[in-house]
Amino acid sequence: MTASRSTRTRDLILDAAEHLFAHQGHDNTSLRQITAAARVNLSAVNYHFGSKDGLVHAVFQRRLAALNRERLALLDRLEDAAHGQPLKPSQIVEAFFGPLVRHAGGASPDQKAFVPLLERSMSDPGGFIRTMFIDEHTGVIDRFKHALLKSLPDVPEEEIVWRFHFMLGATSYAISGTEVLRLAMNWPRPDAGNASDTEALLARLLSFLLGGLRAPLPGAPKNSVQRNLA
Amino acid sequence: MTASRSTRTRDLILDAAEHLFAHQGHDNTSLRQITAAARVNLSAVNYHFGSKDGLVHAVFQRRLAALNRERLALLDRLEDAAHGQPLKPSQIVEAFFGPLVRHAGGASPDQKAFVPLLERSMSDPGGFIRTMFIDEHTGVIDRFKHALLKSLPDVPEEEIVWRFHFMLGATSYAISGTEVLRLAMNWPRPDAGNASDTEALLARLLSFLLGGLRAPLPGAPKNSVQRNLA
DNA sequence: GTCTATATCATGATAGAC
DNA sequence: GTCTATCATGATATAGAC
Repeated sequence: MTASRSTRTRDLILDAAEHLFAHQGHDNTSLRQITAAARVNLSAVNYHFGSKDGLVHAVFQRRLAALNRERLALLDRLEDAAHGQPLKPSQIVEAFFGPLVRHAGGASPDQKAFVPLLERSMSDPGGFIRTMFIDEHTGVIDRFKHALLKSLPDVPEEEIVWRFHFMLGATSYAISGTEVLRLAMNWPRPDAGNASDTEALLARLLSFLLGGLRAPLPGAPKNSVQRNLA
Repeated sequence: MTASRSTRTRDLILDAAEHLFAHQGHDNTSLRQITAAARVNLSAVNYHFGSKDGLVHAVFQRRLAALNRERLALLDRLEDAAHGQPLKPSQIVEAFFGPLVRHAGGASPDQKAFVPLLERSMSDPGGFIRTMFIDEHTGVIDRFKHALLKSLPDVPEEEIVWRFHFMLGATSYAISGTEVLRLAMNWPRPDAGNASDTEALLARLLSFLLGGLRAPLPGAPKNSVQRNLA
């Protein structure tokens, strides 16, 4: 079983790397740490992934692909059920951000720590991760953007795109920043990591996102309000 | 003039470091690069700042302190003019996020690149920067939080805090993500770095933030809307 | 205060036996 | 496919002359 032996080593490396990356960031993690944790030989990384960058790429892509598959499946189901009618903004927003927030609120500490890392690495300047991140998202974002356009015919496309971007930012902070938030605001520490916290956070976040998405347009008169309440 | 010579070297290092950090991130920048750019000796860094971490700390703190001084000055002026009356949410939000966005939209490429770095470094896991960032912000955030509480008496404190956090995230992406946004959305590239772009971005962002800030509370009935329109 | 020179260490990658 | 051994590089930090 040479093949299965090989695959096993590959996966051991992948899992160990993901764990360490989540807690230290990928560029503070050495190949030596990874191979020690995976209990494989140092050279195995170069054999299976070509280079450290190759490994990083593989680790990130594995997660991103799974996440985006889930988002698209949700959107497909919603659109099937709607029979060509526009979806509600809240449905679209939840289908996109729900999987992400739930993933980040997941049970294992690794899972919780990984999404913040993803977000951070995406904004790495000049890195290959940025490119991969965009490649992996571009089709998905396009589908969701069009769903939003259909759902909010009064909001011009340019504005939708910007607000999508702002929503990404708010969500990123919602996920990765709860620790910082507690410190900066002098908060008591609630039970961390339980599912109802995650759902409460998601509810908070979604109502904020929808409020922003449907806000009066920048140049608009003071009290005008968007149609299509969620 | 021993003292002035010394101060000059210190500042040369500080400026060169800031420039390099902005474009490469602080942990992809070596002391050798910094001292070469500043045309000072390698050891000068350790003499003036004790260590590389000391230098990083000094670089970040210099900017953060200036930014927060500006924010507090704006808030002071608004509150003086209001004679004890609550401010409008839009005034508060603009006083907090305006200086940040305008700084990031500043003329020099260094200035433009630095705010994103700040945001990214803040979320560095386990780093001393996180701590410094929090220390530097805690008083400021407290003042703004209380202004918002007075301004939006219908929104419970807990919700204000979360929404403040979401606003930070949206703003962070607004600032640092315009490049990514264009790529992911297949956008034409507008004139970069001109002031009217910055003001347009700020207007977009502020209307999104205010929409989110005043959104119906998570558990609220479908069509309830917050009072206190901006 | 500033310099040269160097100590010390950890990293990513590879060569070559098995 | 996996191992050992090793290379080349670049990092921070320091010792000691001026």
